[in-house]
Amino acid sequence: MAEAPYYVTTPIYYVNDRPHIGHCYSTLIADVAARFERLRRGSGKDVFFLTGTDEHAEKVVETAAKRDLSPQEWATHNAAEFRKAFAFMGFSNDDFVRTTEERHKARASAYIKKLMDSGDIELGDYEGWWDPSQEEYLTETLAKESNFVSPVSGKPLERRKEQNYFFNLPKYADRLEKMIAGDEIRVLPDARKNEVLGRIKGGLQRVPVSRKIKDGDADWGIRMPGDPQHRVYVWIEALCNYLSIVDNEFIVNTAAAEGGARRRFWPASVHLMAKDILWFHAVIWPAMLMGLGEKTPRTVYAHAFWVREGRKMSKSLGNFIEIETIEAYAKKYSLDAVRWYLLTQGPLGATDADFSHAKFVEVYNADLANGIGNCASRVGNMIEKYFGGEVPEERRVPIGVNFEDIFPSANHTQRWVRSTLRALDSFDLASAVAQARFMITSVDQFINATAPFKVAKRLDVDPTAKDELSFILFRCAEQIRIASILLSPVIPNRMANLWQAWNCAPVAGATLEELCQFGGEYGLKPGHRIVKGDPLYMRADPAEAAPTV
RNA sequence: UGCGGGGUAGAGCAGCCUGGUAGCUCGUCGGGCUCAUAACCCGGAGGUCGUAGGUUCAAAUCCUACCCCCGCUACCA
Repeated sequence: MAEAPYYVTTPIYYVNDRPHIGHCYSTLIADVAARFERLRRGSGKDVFFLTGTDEHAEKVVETAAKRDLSPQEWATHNAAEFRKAFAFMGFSNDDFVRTTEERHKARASAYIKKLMDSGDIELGDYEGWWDPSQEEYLTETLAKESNFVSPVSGKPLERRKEQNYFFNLPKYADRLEKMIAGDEIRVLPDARKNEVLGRIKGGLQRVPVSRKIKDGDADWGIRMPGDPQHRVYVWIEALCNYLSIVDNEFIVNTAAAEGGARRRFWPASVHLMAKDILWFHAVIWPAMLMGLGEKTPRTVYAHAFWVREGRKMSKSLGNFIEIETIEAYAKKYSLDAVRWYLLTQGPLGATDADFSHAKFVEVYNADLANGIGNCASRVGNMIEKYFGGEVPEERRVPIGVNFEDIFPSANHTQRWVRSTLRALDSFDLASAVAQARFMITSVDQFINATAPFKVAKRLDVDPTAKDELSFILFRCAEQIRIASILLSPVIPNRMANLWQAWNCAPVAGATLEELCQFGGEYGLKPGHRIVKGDPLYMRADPAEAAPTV
């Protein structure tokens, strides 16, 4: 039952930006998905997770000049900032693409050429209102509405006419509509799918894919093949990264190309992004791929935005949550806490989500400190206390009361594991993660219902007490072990701590289902040493102010 | 104007596709427990599910109209 390889991408980020919560969030989702897939397969061999930076914008040239750097130097400097931020977040990307790299440029250029050869890209005239400050054309209506000045900078718009290359998007309208409607290209969440279908029905226009090179322009970007007077529009070029980095048709001599072994990762399993750039990924990119004779991505997932304390984040308000703030939270509450909060409370759906300090502390306490952390603590403690830190043998005894509903057992844990896997198939990460939380709550309920600490008090006088206690605690520990595996893609660090204390780190090479078998080959064994260990997540004081940078 | 999303207990959300006990987290009130990180468990109060119609034995869920908020249309994930 060879599963198809798994390939997840994030957008490549505009290299002029400072890393902020948006970049971290999109990449986190990809990271969690990739970690789940590696776990599911018991190996990372067939999983590929790509992120990177988009570097060829004209603004990069400007900003670099202001800093007395070459564009390449500036891009390199800032790309390193992204790498650093992502390393801090614990992201497990398999590669990091920069669009200024030869391995990307050569192949992107080849794709454009192929589309030119086939006639999907052709030279045409374009006339419109040019906003010099944004370097983009505005639509006629928008130009009129803004009184022919730039809505951003207030500078007057220029009437410009130029020759550009156009991609014949309308040619693919019908095919796109069918594929998206039929989920051959799955656009998620559903709300976004409707939106995209609506827009396609409204009619598609050809897409300008080039920019004329002006005198004095820096040599920045990729030239249109066969026409050095034009360069490839950055957006179009950037999209190509998803394919260029796994492509071996135009092999460039880099170690990362792995001798072409990455070709098998195409088509991408999931392209992840925020809702603002869905159109490019769900419509233009798949159409380009059709033109290239390539398979289209299986899923295109567009999440919504973060807002901060109820207010929209913007540069003018200066309230972006930048990487420094995230680091401050991580320092105070642990990186796991940040990852947990972002993933479980984030805008995975169609509506924006709020990053608020109060909510952060609430979720941290409820889920991590009082939930997972405390539950592991009480079970670890009892095993240490009543069994000298050795996992007891699971003696089958009637425990007197009917607890079937909350009984940690193979049947029950298997159900949760399956729910998790099902949720992952539909890319419902929130639900996937929730399953493990239910398992923890269920252990808490079970402990309260069976009261092992009371049974312990009968140990001296009741010969059956020991078996009863073994029975209860083994089951609690085993269910927590399984939950910890399901939680590890989101909170890898503290789950690793738990595995260390409990001496039960998942064996490399075993699949998720094998690892999660209750009392199975990889389960806790009698005599297995457990120490209670340090608390995983210390309870936070809600009254304390938000950490500052 | 159009297209899309949203309007569900004090707050934040799920449920709506595949009609039939309105669920989750936090807060609040009461009880239990004492193994645990003043944690955990049980129960209560609190909702005319935006408004008005319609379909149906039955609607938060389907249909129609309308109202309000948001996005496409500010910088960005």
